[in-house]
Amino acid sequence: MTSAHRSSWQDIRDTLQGRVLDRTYRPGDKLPRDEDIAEELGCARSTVQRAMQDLADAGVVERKRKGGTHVRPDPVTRAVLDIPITRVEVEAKGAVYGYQLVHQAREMTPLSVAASFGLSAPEEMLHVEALHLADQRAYVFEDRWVNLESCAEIEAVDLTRDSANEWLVRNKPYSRCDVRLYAVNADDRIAERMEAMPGAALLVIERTTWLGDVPITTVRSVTRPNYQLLTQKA
Amino acid sequence: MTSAHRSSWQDIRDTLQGRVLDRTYRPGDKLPRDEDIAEELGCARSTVQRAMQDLADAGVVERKRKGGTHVRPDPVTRAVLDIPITRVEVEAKGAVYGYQLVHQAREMTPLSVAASFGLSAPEEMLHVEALHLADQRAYVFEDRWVNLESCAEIEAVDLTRDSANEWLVRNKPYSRCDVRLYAVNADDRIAERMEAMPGAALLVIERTTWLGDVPITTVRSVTRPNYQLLTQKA
DNA sequence: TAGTGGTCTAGACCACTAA
DNA sequence: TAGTGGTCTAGACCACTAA
Repeated sequence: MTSAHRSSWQDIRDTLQGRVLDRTYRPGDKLPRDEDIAEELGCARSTVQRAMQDLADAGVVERKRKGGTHVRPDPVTRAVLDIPITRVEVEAKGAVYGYQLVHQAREMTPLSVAASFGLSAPEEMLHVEALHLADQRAYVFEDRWVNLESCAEIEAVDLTRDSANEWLVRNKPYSRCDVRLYAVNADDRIAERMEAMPGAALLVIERTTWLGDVPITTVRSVTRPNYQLLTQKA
Repeated sequence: MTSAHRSSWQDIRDTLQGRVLDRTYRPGDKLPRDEDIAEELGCARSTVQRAMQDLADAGVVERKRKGGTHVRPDPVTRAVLDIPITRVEVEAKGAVYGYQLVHQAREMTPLSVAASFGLSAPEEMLHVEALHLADQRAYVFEDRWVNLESCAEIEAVDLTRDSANEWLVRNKPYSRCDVRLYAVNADDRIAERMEAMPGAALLVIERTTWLGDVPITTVRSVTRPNYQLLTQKA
């Protein structure tokens, strides 16, 4: 008790989560109705609802109309990753950001790229390869395809100065983004660019974005050796 | 217009997000006050508040008291990963789950493990290595350390039958979980276990959990070749 | 079909912070 | 210190779904 405030929804959430943690409510157990909890804890039902919504979002409980609220029997670890613009990420580490355009051309998409967009046939798109640097050293190698039907304006942009990453983020908001994470062995070309040993294990972050049903861009970001992706908090 | 319902907070959110997408509100722009938006769109202020909360959670806008609501100038890609129990993950793919205990012993933690927990000195913990299988083939190799001060009961569990993963999830809820993702080259030992080529690039998922300030477990899950981690949706 | 969660409203008061 | 977002309340009605 730090004060005489009314209970906030966060107090209610903490109380309920505490009961899950100390096993008053066990995995699979049914919790009382929101209304009963509200009465017990002396707050409005909508305050309990707000707290429960948060616990449900966090994967702690599951709620169903008429079925009630249950402690999740198979808890999942829910990790939230924030992937910023590469420049911002580098600067946040206190390093000097650098950028080099490696390749830019209209090309037919390989099948893998068409597949990321859910297209059945290859299409001509803008293919851009670029290297992001932190303190003069390779940080991320970006292999990107941009849909010219939705982003025709990008052909007028000088990509030797501004990265496609930056331009797209500022000019092409998206409504959907799929992310895919995996590991690859550096081939000779990547190894040279990334100052890595050939065969080194590198983390790849692949992102594909759409506005509505219209593809915008897909990008394969190969990170430097020993790169790690961290989550915020639970 | 599909019906004559009152506007829901999701309608309001979609309307506002639409204005961000079509650049009525541009990156950095200030939006009207909640109250004015409520009046314009014909709903209660709390409905706008609910919609705005969702947009702020999604990283679309930033809100500050007195400062108002602004479209985020540096949008981040926010990815949500659900990491289930390995058995559940394998079964969800329609494969048959299998499990083998490889090693179990009390040992002093290496420095890297002590560091994960924020400990300054090594401590004796339970070290468990196990292999998870999907359709008889290696799926995830799990290298785990369990804090015996918080999880003494685990020494009474027959880990040749039930995986530590499963037992902990069901018996040791946590309040904090750090996740770390990176790539490694398979060493000879891992390569043999994972049926991979030595040097193959493998994705590693490292998780460390606490209850309050008390460490529970840290686990390094080395995934099989070509494993991919996907997000839900944006 | 009855019970439970989901949402909306109007009004009040509070908490933070830009000016 | 005034303006804006954050939250609570009480009551109403709705939407889903287990029984």
